[in-house]
Amino acid sequence: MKTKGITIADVARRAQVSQASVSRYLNGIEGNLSTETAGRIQKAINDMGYRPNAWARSLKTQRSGLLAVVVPDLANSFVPAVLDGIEAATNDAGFSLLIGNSQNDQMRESALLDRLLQQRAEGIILQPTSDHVSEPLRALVSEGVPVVLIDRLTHDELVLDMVGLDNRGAIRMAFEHLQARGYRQIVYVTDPPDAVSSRHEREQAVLAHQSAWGAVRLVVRTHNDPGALTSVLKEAVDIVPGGHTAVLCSNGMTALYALEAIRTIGYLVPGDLGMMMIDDPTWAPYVLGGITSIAQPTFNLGNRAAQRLLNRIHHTVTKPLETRLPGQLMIRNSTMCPLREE
Amino acid sequence: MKTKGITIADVARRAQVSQASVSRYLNGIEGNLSTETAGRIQKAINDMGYRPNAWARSLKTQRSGLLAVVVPDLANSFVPAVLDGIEAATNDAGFSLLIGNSQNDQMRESALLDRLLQQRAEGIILQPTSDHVSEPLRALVSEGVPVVLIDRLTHDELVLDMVGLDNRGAIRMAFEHLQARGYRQIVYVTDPPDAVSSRHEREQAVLAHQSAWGAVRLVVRTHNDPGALTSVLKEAVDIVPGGHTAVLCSNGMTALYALEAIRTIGYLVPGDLGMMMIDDPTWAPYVLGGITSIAQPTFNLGNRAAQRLLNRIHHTVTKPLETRLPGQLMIRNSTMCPLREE
DNA sequence: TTGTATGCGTTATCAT
DNA sequence: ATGATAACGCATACAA
Repeated sequence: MKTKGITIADVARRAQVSQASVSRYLNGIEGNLSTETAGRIQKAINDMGYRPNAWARSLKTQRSGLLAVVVPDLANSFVPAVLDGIEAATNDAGFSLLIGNSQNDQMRESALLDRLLQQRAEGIILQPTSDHVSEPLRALVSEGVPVVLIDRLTHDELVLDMVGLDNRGAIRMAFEHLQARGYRQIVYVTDPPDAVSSRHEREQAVLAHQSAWGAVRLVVRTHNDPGALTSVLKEAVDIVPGGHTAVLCSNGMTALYALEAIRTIGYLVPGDLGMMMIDDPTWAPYVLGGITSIAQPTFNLGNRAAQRLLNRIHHTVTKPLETRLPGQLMIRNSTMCPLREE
Repeated sequence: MKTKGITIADVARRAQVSQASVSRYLNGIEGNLSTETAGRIQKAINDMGYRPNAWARSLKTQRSGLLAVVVPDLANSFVPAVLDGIEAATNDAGFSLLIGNSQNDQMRESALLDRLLQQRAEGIILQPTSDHVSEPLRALVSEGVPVVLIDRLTHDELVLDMVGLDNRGAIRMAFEHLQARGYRQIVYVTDPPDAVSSRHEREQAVLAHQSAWGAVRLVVRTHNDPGALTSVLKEAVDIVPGGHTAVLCSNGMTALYALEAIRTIGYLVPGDLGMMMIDDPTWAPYVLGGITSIAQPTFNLGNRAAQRLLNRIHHTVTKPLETRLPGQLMIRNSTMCPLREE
């Protein structure tokens, strides 16, 4: 009912050759096909609209040509950007991409991993919902399925390949820029750290600068209370006024949260307040006359992760590798501190 | 090397039963398993970490549990939003999702379709790069593979299921809103229509209003010349000043293009110029104090498309259906026409 | 250069 | 209620 069930046997019969020859032709095997029969086979294939059956092939070869990607939130703009890099690398290598959305739910993530493994994906790229290693993930790894983490690490004893942003470096770049611009107080807005390693790393890096700055505040974004930030912001600007206070946002979502707060209060940026964010979504240049940001190398990030995975699949690589890619400072209007205008 | 090759036979041996029983257990077949043996089988499965092999199963059942989605641009925010809706529907139905990025290239699209079909996807959701029906697509449809189009139609004789925005309605909503707000001239910014049906529909709808308005201009977005729009804008505002001219953008990308032009000129929105767009990306509320938009029901769009596809797969449905979902007007600051302030 | 025959891991038919 | 066993469509070792 699906494909009309044209098999290699049908083609063979039509072309007056054996199944083996057809198979050889399909796989382009070396010193074998006489141009004459090759032609007959090709013709038969065209005539009948034959399409090889990947299942049967996989059953023999133990190779599925499938790779899986599991992410916690498809809607987060970071994800499609990374996916783009993954797709570019895997497609060229002849793999197809299975995708799963864990919706930030560890149970769902486990179920997905399981399902994708039944499909016999040859490897998995995972942006884990949490640094806690779920049982299915552990099992899967011990079965020898190649796994590459993106953006986030798992802790515990399980060390895997990982490629992500150099978070400490990114935060350092941000602080250096803000300092050079004359800012004297930072309000850092982050998502609830939960058990997400990248959030922790960024937060830790921020705290590391606290001693040098003296004036760094942390605010955790909350969905139900958009006003939580406004009071902190007002208080901070009261203490260090003159536009010498800056909000630093941990990512695009928290930046939108901060924008909301800023609009509510009615602050002008950069007049009353500076603003900056990690991550560089498409809209960054257009809001507030341009928001300064640390861009993540999203495409490369995905590309490198995919390459790493392909290596593991093909050459059965050595030790797990942690690859950290640098962010890139995009200077825009939102951090034009009033007193240091140029 | 991949999965350690634990088969149903291994489980059967371990549980002291036949392969058939294990298979029956796995598929939860009705009047068969004695609780006693069921227990033994379950135990064996756990002990050995057995995972069914989807290939072999598919080979027998002729069902892969795979669905494919092919889109022209993963990075376009519309796509992940729709994907979200697709994922939600298909996952619940026990399908896994294969994804392909055609990168706006019809050749690549064809290659992808072919590859995904070799993987024996049971159905395809396609946002076509063009309304021209490629040969592989035609072949695939005539083979009986269910296809549901999203966002765009194919013309020609090939009529397929489609779910997309009611573009005419969306444009009408936009014009009605703009008129009610007191705008007297519209500059419509669109992507090059190429052979994309949704772009055509929107453009046609805009032109349909031209006679009633008298003052509607079309501008096509160009990558290499961001200045093309600025001159049109200046000229338009010269003719109909006082903030009574509005830019209407065909989507998020053209909106960013327009924002660039507006910034270059230095117009204030809505003081000097109104602005509005089709599509409602996350940043819409935050740019220019909020950009009025017609939001697409992205999640529903994906969800409906997926449901339609599942119907076709299961119940071998009737005629192709064209489903048009209404947009939703999001009124914000950018269309607060000066003279009609409230 | 080409053909024959076996098995990949399951499901399903037919026995028992 | 359970066990043998024949396909499913293909790749490959072995023959010819």
